[in-house]
Amino acid sequence: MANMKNITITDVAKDAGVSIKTVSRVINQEKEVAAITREKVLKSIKKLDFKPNKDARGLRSKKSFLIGIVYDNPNKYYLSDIQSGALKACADTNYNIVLQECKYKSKDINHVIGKFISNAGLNGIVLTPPLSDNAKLLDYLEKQNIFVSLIAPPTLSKFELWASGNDEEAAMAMTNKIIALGHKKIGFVYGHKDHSASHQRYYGFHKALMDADIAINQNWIFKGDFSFDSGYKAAQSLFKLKSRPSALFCSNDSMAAGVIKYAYQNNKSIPKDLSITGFDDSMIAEEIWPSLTTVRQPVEAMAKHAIECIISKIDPMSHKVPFSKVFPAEIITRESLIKKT
Amino acid sequence: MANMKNITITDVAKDAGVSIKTVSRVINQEKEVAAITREKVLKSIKKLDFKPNKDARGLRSKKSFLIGIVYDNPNKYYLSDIQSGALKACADTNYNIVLQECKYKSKDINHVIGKFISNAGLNGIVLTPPLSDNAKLLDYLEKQNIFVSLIAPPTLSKFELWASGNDEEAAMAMTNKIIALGHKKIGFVYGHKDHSASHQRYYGFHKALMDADIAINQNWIFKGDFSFDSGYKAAQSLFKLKSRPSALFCSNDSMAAGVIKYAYQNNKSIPKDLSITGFDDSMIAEEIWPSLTTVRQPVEAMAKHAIECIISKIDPMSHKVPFSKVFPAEIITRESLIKKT
DNA sequence: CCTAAAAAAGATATCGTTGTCATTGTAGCA
DNA sequence: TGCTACAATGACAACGATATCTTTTTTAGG
Repeated sequence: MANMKNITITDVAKDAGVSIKTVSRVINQEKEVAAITREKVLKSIKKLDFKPNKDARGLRSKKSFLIGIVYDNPNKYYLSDIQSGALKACADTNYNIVLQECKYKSKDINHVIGKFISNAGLNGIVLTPPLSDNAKLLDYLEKQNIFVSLIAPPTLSKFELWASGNDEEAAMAMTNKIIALGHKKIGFVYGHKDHSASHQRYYGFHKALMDADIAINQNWIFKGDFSFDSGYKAAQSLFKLKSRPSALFCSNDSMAAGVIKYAYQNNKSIPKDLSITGFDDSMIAEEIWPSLTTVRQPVEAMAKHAIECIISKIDPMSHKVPFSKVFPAEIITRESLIKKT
Repeated sequence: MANMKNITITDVAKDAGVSIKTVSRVINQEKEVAAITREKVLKSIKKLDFKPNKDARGLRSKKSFLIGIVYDNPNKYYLSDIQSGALKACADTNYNIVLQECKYKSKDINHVIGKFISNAGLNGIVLTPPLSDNAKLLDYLEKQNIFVSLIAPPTLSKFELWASGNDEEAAMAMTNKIIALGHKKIGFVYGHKDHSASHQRYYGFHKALMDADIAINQNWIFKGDFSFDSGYKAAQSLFKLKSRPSALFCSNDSMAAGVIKYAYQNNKSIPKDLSITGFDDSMIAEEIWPSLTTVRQPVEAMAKHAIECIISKIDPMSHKVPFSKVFPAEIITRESLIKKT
């Protein structure tokens, strides 16, 4: 690391023979600058390799150009998609993304996040599930001097800014697809009970069965928590039963992988003995054998949108974005779900 | 979002009946403050819910408490581990992590990263492979006013700060393990040629075979690029051969998964017909069937260390950390590698 | 009790920008 | 020509902290 004198706006002003305010105008692309002056200034900026000091800017203008993303140990794929969407929204802007992990169960969550906001000097913050479900946290943030955008079910949108999937509808569509393939005995592996998405996925499943006049067999509803292990355990219970479903709706891909593993270890054949579906279209859905028929939510696009909401709130001049949006899911057909034999 | 007046250090000073400098001393835990005064000030800070303005601080003290991580589309698991290590290093400090994705092939990479640094106002930056292999970028960064820490092979450490795995040694250990199980015909799937880790893994493999006096069969060395598809294709080539290896060293887990998929689709049994090993211990290694015998590098710990290096450079007062460190890998034994039958 | 030294606290300049308002220059029009 | 608008530019304050230097208070020693 070299230690060098910093070039400031004053140096540029001197070099270009204008006032610092004019340089400032050029940097900020204000229009009341004569073309010829702008050229002069830009030349000096380039020549001196001037980069505006972010802190001075922020101090004066109250804009930090920093947006935080808070998450609680989600699926790694999910997190990665969220991030990549967020970064895409920031590309070609001056905004940057700051990360924070935060246990949704921690008691002083408000304090932790408050500290994060002031520490990093955030102008905006994006909450991902299950944090976006936390009413107390939302109350707290509402009183803070920051824009909040949620990646969440649209149900709790007392906030203005959010991007949401539609888990219920997606689960219904998937269930209908299972039914259409001739299955009547259909099981379900529940997700983590603290995620509202878990329940919505179940509602969708439930609704589809009702609509098709298929009774739900409670023995075929298995508890889970989105983890591979919980899928494995669900399979243990399932294969102990004398009367078994012919298809199993798993609330995410990891649990589906757990079920498949147990099946293999016990000489069951997937999908012949049991059709399986996942949810999320994580990387494993494609890489496992048989590859999973699953639901893909446009997580990346959702994250991008959530960030864009914030940016267009902070900078109303820039492109305007509708402030909330539901993103439809898509069913990805692969090998793990087949016709009832 | 509520719009409220900001509490400043002046407000606190007034409330506590001291000068702003004294408040500053308390915030910064300088010691020349009488206990009783400190109490008074702390009380006012709490009462007014004062949070120091980050930009003002940064402007005056030149410290932004922001550290960047740059990556180029790595494995999602890998990225996630890197992040979680980085965040752990920052927990209980005032530092925060800012993210940036950046194609290592882009021609103006120096400019992109330079802009990132000044835009976000970074004090430190961590490069992950393959960016940490990019000599031009390293040259550029050396001249900038920033601390650089590399997550990289120790070979290119003209930099002072790095955390590194030892891919060569790990690959040797894994190969030795394969040999110890009686395999003499051993294949290898190469990783992406632009990652120095790929070559190191191959050297390790090579060396172990040499040491054991086993000749390398060039027909069993397959090109790959760390992707699932490239593993699948390698398997295609492999199973076309009349003379085949009994074990296959895949340079990462995704490629191993690709090989397994092809094998299943073509009625080969893994590991009976072909033992397989992976590298990285990504999530799929555990979730796939058969689960993968693989190499785990302590990526999270490495990232944590890389960040700690930077922090202890910026803040020499805080805990001192040795400035570079090689992290040994560990072989995780699972189901995909068995004795030669 | 006095004095010197050390500890505690304060006054004020300063960091590098942008905001506000004032000033200058220029084009358009009667 | 003279006047009005309006565009272009500039001077200087302000943002909210920390740094430097000074002053006041306390402590210790004789």
